[in-house]
Amino acid sequence: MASMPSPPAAVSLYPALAQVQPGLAELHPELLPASVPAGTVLFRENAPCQGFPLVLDGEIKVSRSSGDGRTLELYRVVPGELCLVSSACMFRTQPLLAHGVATKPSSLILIPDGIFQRWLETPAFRNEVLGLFAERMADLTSLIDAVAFHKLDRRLAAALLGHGPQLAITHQALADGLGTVREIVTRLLRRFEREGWVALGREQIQIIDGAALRNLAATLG
Amino acid sequence: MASMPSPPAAVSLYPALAQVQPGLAELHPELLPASVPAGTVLFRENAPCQGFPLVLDGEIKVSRSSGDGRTLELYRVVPGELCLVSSACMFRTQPLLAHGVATKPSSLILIPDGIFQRWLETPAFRNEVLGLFAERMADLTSLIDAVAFHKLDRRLAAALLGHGPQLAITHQALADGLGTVREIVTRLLRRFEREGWVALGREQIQIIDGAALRNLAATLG
DNA sequence: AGCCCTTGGTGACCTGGGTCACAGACAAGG
DNA sequence: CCTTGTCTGTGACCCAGGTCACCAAGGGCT
Repeated sequence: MASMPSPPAAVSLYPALAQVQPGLAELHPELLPASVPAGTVLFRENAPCQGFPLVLDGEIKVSRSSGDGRTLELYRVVPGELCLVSSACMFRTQPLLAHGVATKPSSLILIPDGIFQRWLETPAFRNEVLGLFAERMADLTSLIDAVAFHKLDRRLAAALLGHGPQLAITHQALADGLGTVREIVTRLLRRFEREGWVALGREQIQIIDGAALRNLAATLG
Repeated sequence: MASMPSPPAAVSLYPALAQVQPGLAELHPELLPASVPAGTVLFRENAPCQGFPLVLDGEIKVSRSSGDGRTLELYRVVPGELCLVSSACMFRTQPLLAHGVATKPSSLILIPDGIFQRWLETPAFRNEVLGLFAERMADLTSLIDAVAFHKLDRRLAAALLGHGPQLAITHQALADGLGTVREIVTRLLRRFEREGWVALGREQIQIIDGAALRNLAATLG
């Protein structure tokens, strides 16, 4: 309960907040940043929602799950961003359509609707928010593209890249990100290994031939 | 070129426009509503974009296409709505990620960025826009869900519903909406026919047992 | 040590759906 | 009438990926 990343930190992450009325400092007492451990479920499908989560620190993974065990990651919310899944149920009255989990210890503020509306008076904040919406739409659109048109090996290759040459992750977690099951990920990874593109270990994937992976990830068709 | 649905019509469709400054009437000369015939391609992937299309009349189908022949419909924009795909390339400078075709004779206004920004000063307009964003995100999310987790028969059943008991559409068009190919649609439709759920004719699908279709479309799992 | 739990690896098998290559049906127009 | 193009129906075939049922390897535990 000792004060965590406090409003000033939020402002530095999210410059538009500096200009906003009422300022973060003024409403501090009502809006304590909440700190949650990694793995906390912040919201789930069909839950009512109370406001717009503003992420100060950590990371929120937003994903969607099928009836049976599979899940598919939609995108991640990083510090300085608002989580917009809630918006559909704030602006329209729709149920939430995804669930959010903190992947790291995180802290965030839940901005109530009223305050949010007033903040929107500030052009800078408005642009931030609209820009974020636009970015999310782009993310979702390329995800749709990937899921509808790309084979899994491509998507897996893409998922491996951009995390450095060494990643510590379980096959199950990769499967969850891709919307498939563990066995398939294992299968594909072994194929990659046989090609000499990666080296596998327990919860360890070494990227050996990044170029080949990038190449596969980018194959058009 | 004779004046089509004019600004007053736009206002009645989109009440927030009545309050907006500068009003539609004032900038009329610069912003003639453009009338386009059905089938017009309004924008395509990776094209630069010039503003926010506001649909006055008709319907715009926004879809994404794979490298080869397949396409997948993302959503449709109906009168009174803004087309937001452009937003990603207005707010962030990203390429367009979908293409838009008028499915009917349509008329629309292209709102330039500057005007749009000023209109956002009006809370009613702002809410309209944010609500629309939220709705589109919800649409895209359920599309992702469908594509990733649902079998095609379910999705086809869903696609057939909600257009009255009789629909005039080609199998190819259905396939395009679903991101698959003609043969598969034909196959599934015949299956539906054998079940006695629909009756088929050239460019005609009669829905006979809507309940069964709804049932299939809703099967969880 | 023995135990149990998580992670990884694999083979047998099935199925949805995409590909190819047609052939018949109907419509429109010369 | 015949021609041409669009739409539909279908069978043969293939393959990615999901399901099931295991087993083996590690890595804590007590």
